[in-house]
Amino acid sequence: MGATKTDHFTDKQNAIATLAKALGHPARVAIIDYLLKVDTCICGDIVNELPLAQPTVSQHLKELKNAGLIKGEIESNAVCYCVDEKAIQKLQAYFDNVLLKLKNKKRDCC
Amino acid sequence: MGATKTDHFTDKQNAIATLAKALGHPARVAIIDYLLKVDTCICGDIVNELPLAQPTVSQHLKELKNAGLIKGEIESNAVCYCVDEKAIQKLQAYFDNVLLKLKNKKRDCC
DNA sequence: AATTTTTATCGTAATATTGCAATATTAAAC
DNA sequence: GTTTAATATTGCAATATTACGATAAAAATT
Repeated sequence: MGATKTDHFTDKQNAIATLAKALGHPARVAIIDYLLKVDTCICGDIVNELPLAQPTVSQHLKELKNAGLIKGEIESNAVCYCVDEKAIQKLQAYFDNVLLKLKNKKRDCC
Repeated sequence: MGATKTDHFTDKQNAIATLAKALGHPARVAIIDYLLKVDTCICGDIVNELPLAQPTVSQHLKELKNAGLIKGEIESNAVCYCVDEKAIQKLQAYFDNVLLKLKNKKRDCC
C-alpha cells in the first residue's frame, strides 16, 4: 500500500492531478515564476535564485518537465527551459469549467 | 531532511503550491468533479462513487478542506461538502497571469 | 586535449503520503 | 436511552517525496 491507484480514475482526472501535483511544491512554483520573469531563458541562474542546492533544483526541473509543465531544449550555447503554454491552458480550461459549473448550481448549500 | 522548506518561499508561492498539491491526486480531482456534478451536496455517496475505502475518502476530504478547496458544514440532516469558489478563483487568477506573461514574452525560445 | 563551467545522476537519510482495517465518534431513528 | 447509519480518527505498512553531498556527464573555454 501507499501507491496511488491511478488506474481507477479517468484519464482526465489523472492528467489534471499530474499537472497540479507538479505545481504542488513552492520551489516549483518559484521556478515557473522565475522562467516567466526572465526573458532570456538561461537556466542555471535558477539555482542562485532558489534557497536550494543544485541537485535539488535539477530534480525539481525534471519533475516539472516530466509533468509537461516546462519544456527544455539545448540551444546552441545554453540549456533553455520554458513554461509549456499548452499545460497552463489545460489547467486554465479545467478551472474555467469548475467555475462555470459552480455558477450553474441550483442549490447553494454551504 | 525531506521536509519542504516552505519558509524560504513567498506566501503567494506557498499558497498556490498548497492549493495545487491538494489537487495533485486523482481521487481528490474526482471528489471535486463529483461535488460539481451533484446538486444536492449530500456527501457519503462519494464513498460509493470512488474505488477507495471509507477512511481513505474521509482523509482525502480532510486534505481538500485543510487546503481550502472545499467547505464542509453540518446541515440539519447530513454533512455537506462544497467546492469553495474562492480557492478556484485564486488558481484561475494565477494561471490567467501565467498565460498573460507568456504572451508578453519577447523571445520565444523553446 | 586539458580545464573549467554547467547540468544531471546516484546514493541515502529524513519526512510525507497513500491506503485500509479496526475502532471511535456523531447524529438521526427508533 | 438503545440501535442504526454516517463520518472521523487511530495505527500501521507500503510507497513516494524532498533534500543534499558526492560524483558523473556534457559543453564551452582555454
